[in-house]
Amino acid sequence: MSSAAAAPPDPDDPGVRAWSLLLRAHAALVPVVGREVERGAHLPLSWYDVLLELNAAPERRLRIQELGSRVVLSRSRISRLVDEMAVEGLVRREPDPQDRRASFAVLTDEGRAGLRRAAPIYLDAVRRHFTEHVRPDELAALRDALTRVLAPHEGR
Amino acid sequence: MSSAAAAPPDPDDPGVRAWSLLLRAHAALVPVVGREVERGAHLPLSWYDVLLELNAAPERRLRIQELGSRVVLSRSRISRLVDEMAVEGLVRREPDPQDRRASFAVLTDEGRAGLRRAAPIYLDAVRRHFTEHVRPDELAALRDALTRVLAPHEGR
DNA sequence: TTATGTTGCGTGCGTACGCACCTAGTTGTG
DNA sequence: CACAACTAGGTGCGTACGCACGCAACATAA
Repeated sequence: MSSAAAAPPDPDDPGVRAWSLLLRAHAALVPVVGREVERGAHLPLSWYDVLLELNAAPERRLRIQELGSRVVLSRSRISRLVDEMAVEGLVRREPDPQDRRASFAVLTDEGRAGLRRAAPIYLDAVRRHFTEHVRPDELAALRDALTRVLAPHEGR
Repeated sequence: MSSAAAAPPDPDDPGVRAWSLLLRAHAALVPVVGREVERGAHLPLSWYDVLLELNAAPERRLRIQELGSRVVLSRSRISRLVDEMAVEGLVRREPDPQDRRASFAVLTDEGRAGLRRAAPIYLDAVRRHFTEHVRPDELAALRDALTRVLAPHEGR
């Protein structure tokens, strides 16, 4: 049980500072990377994430809900995203014969092609804006720490 | 060289994995912390950030533009945020006599009181969801690394 | 079978946000 | 002085997103 937090508000706590930096880094970097991907590969960053997850999935397909949780989007949002991407031919909706409520989002060949075009641009942007400034040991610490932070929230 | 894996991105690159984790951690944690603050202190997370920055500023006031860049929001957004908070009495707009285009956002006493009420809730949420899962040395690495990552974007 | 819940998705709607543009005040140049 | 160039801030508008709700398809009880 968390004991009484009778301690005074301490915004200079090292943990809070790290948290704050995480927020700022996210706010500063994501728009920049998104811009570069959109400019260079002509697709939104969220589309890229979807393509990436589908490509990594068995059979290159996922149920809508599962896809949403992997890219950390609401079901409503991912549902519309898949619609929009289907219009562009990057994914395809496919009904599940076993459960007729469900449907899969399936990566099309065109989707894979888009992913291949976008990947170098995305990776380059991430490298220049992020990885390049972080030492290998810091990267390892970051991965370990964030993995543990994330663990309690895996379910959605 | 197995069959598949033509050219898909390299998600096993340690840098990209760390970046991806950062995105996921942000996406997972921010809504949760925001909820807790809103529930416990009856104010949005973005309001809390504004109160915090103003409280830390000299004279407890900042020009709109400067405030926006500190909380990483666009000028349009911060302008409306200040309006909304002024309606609730947490901040006050004050013209700059030196430059009549500019205006300050000034923290009111009520604003400070709100901050004092919200701070323990916010800090507790950050601790339970973030700090608690990270070792001190990892926190330090995180702060150092993110500070360097952020540096090129300070001017926003 | 019918009745009762549960799950997987889709849709209407409100909110948060940034961009493009506009206005007023300030600074510089002749 | 006029008159352009620049700057702080506000506003109209489009977009991305989640929530609340609705609906059909499953699952289980009786």
